[in-house]
Amino acid sequence: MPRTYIGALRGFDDGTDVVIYGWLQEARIMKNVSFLILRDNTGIIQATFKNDEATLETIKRINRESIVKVQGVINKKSVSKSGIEIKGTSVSVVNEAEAPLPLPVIDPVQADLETRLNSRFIDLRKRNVSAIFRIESSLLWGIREYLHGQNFIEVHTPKIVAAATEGGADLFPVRYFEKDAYLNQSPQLYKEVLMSAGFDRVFEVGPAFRAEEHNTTRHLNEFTSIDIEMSFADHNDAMSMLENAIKSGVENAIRTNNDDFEALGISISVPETPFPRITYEKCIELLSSEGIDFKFGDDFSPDHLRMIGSRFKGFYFITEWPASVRPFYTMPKQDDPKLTNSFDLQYREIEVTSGAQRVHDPKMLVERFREKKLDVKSFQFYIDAFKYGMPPHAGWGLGLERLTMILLGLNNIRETTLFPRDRTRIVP
RNA sequence: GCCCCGGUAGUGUAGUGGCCUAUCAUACAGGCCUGUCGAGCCUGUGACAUGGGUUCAAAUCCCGUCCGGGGCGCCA
Repeated sequence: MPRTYIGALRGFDDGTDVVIYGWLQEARIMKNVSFLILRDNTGIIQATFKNDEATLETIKRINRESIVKVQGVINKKSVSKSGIEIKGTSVSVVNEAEAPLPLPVIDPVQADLETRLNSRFIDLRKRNVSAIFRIESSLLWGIREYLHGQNFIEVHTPKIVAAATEGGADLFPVRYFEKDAYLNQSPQLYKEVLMSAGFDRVFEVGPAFRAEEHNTTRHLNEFTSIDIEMSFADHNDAMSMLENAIKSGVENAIRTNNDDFEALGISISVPETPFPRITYEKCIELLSSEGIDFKFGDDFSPDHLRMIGSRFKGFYFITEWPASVRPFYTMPKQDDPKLTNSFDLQYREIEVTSGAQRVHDPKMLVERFREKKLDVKSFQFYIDAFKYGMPPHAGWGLGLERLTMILLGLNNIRETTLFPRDRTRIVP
């Protein structure tokens, strides 16, 4: 007999014979009858057994979280709370679990995040933990769908590279045979080169590596970056692409992940577009109206951003950042080159996306390299792409884990990462 | 990189110098219970991160080490 998913049982008639496989979440053994609570990826079901001697012996020996096979008959007139159960005819252990568990799956005690991450495979068995990753998947799917609809193609650029993207951030060195190489911190240079190649619109979903020794609840040393680059476009085009992509992601999650939001005990709504925009200089005014002295050319601290963010319901763009705090490839503002055609997408104090119109004139690019005191030679492959017909272009990079974190109201980015890499953690 | 904080059974905790052969919950083991559903009841097993020091006396105070949490900087 083929396996039936637990979530599909309601679709069958009362009295149907079925075989189900699952993790034994709990066994409640009474004098005359036993209840086995089984869980698979699709749901939870109770199987009941009359306590004949052989069955009782089997059931007593099964540890929690063992994989078991139950054969039985669907009972839709059950007095159980769910109204449906399996009247078991046979039960067997497919693969035994050791006891006690390193981490409780259903106990009321809440394990620390560190303990949970050390036994992540068990942690993820919890409905409210796996829900995060189902929603994350749906968010990404909705974003992909939108970008495909806008004629973007999905690309994959190298993660082992010879040179830094922006010169600033710390890179993880790797040995590449007889050469020194690094793990890429961003696909920035490659996606721009693809604009010169004529692809017009590309996006990439992939890992980005930062060797920064940060120690916060919103940083990872390896995270998933959703990057786009589009030709014959400016920062405004990129911003509207971003808000619509996020909207599409949220819509998709709301449409398909009802049970997961329920498991998390939250509900979210589709953000209204367009997202509000505030310039960097307006932010300074805002801060100074609150008595905060802020120097033009500095970056905002989390406290500043909390203050600015309190003026907005959810997402908001901060635009026209000074050139001093943006990377070399950022296009200066035409009538005021101290500023740039750049933006960050913020959600309260959290930066979710960073983007801009890019410099496309090779002479201006080289000039910007000099200003930032970067070695032109190590970026030669990149600069070459600008010499032979580079269209004007713009793009952004969106942190998937951060997006999921802020949408779900979670307080630690490790919650939205299956196996997070942080300052000290590389296992599991 | 800088600053603050913490490590007690499988898990989560109580404990601030003697009342600690260390509290409670849950897990685990055994038993009881005619349908449970956060099952209930009884019994039992199980821990002071590590090395040194102070003291008549250390889970508790001091120092080192290891491990972890948080904030800042930087960024997605």
